[in-house]
Amino acid sequence: MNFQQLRSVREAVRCGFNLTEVAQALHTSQPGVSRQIRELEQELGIEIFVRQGKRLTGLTAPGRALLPVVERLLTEAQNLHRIGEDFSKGDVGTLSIAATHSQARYALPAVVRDFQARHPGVSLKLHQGSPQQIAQMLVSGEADIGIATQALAEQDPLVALSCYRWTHSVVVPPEHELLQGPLTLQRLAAYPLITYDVGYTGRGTIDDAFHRAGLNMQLVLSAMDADVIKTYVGLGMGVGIVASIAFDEERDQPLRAIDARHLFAINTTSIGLRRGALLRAYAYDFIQSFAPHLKPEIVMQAQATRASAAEPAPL
Amino acid sequence: MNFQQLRSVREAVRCGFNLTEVAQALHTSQPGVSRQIRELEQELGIEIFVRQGKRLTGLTAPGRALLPVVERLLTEAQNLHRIGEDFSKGDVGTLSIAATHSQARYALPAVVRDFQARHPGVSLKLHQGSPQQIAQMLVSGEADIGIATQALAEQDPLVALSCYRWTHSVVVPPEHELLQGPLTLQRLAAYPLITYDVGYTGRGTIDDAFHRAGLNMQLVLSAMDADVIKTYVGLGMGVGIVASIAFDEERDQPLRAIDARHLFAINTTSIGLRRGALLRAYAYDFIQSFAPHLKPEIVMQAQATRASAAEPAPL
DNA sequence: TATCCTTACGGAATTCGTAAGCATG
DNA sequence: CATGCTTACGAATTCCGTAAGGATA
Repeated sequence: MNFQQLRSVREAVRCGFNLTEVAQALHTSQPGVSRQIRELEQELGIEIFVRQGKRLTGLTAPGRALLPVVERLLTEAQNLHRIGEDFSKGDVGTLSIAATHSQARYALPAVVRDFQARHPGVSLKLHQGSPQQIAQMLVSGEADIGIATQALAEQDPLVALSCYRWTHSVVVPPEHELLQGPLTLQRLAAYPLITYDVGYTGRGTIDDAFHRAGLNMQLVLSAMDADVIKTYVGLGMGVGIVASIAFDEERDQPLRAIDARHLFAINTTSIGLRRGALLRAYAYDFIQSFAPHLKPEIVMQAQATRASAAEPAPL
Repeated sequence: MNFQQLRSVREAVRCGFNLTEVAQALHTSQPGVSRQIRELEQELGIEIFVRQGKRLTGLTAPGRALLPVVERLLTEAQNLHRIGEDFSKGDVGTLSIAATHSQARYALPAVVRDFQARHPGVSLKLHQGSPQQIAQMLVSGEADIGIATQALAEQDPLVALSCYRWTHSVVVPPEHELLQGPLTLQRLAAYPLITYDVGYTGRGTIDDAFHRAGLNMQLVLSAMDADVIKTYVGLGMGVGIVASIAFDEERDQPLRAIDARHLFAINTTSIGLRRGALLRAYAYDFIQSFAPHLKPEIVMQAQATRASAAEPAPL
């Protein structure tokens, strides 16, 4: 048994059982991959993949039992390298962060600037994507740290750790009628609305609030980020609903914001990590700088827990 | 990186950093082992072992951080083979159980008999030893399942699961004075006593009880097992204190037993397992047959937890 | 017929054990 | 001076990629 065999198996699952694709991903030849898999199957005395004729089409029962162990083996192998780098390279390396636009634009800049000052040798890679894409990047190992408001705890191999809570604000042009008197869902529903796309930045809690109040939203435009939303509010196309953190009185002149925390449920921004995947020391420092209560030991402890669903019992 | 390198590192620690011994244990040449270790160190960019001149004398800081990961890798590799065997061999294989004499002699026979009937293809190996030896056999992988009343949860790599509770009985020759009137520690202390060796079968709770009552035991003989104890009680050398389960009214004629559950603390017999080490399906069946409340999923869940002491933080 | 996996084969790289060298207690 | 690790070297094995073969949608 060797790691190349394990990599072949993992990649075969990820590539939808197309060994040609696996070979490209692993920078090797297709017959090589085929061999690796067959040799592992032979050594273990089982068939890992279902074969229809010569094509692989899925995992067998033994294969399903095997897969989580294979994933753990490869994760631990990477952990060894991470430990090696932590001691040999110290504060030099790469940190890959995947975040939604909201986080990257409003929550991260201060943290990133401080981090760069403390760890000048670390090259930061900031990826942007939907919460689903972020989760996918974590699972595949493309990203070390994911930051989003939802969907990070939905996959078994991931853990989510709560960082901070926030609420929405309503954004309107200056001297808008909504600036007079108390803000209610009823009044809001009377205007054309501009807010986040479904799946982004607490859009769920907005929909929920209107739905529960029995009101229909007149959504004229939805966008992935607050900057776009504010731009169209500035054009007079409607009333915006954005994360409070995304509005700055000075920068966003001449728009005005109205606190809407009483209208929509509180949102929680979380950090997502891969279970069992040790991070470089500076990554734990980054996390603590983003959420001071997440001390390295606490984060490691959370990562060390295994998904609650027990491994499928063999046989 | 390959598994032979990892095995060399693990074995080097186990063999007290003597690579000659490691080579014997791994059935290979000494220069081979030396090379494996140096190549791994080179790949990871760190020194794993402290070298005084040419000799290895201990682990470096990176080595200490590495070791638990190496152990997990080798455990998971074995898990792969176990899964393979579970599917390919089914109910054929080996089960290695380490137990104290008390367990092997009194608690296990019925379970073992039933197990053999249910799994005729499984070759059972029953090892006997002190709780410390049992723990050691579990850690080294010599034994799959350990059964003892103490010391199984004292090592990080092990989990202990409570199986059943039991108390002691006092064993006396027929028509002994202690058979008259209520049994008390005070009365017991007046006789020469015969019981288990320190570290065996609840001896601790016996010492505790006398100590707390401010009484001195007149210990004339201590032994590892109840059979020896009962033999000397039969010779009139003293009064015996044994686990209640170890006395059978018929078999142990003409001796008499007096229930002593009110004198000594309750003992708990536990099963000990290696964390993260998947067992063959029949092993989980054995456990459930020994302790019906320990269903396979519960046992697996317990094994999946990692030792509470977090990994030493790198750097 | 195009895609995709397997088999076959030959060259290259790796691996491993033996033998010799050298430092240390 | 015996023990224990390293270096050197040559043989054997393993590994891997190319090329050809065959099955399936």
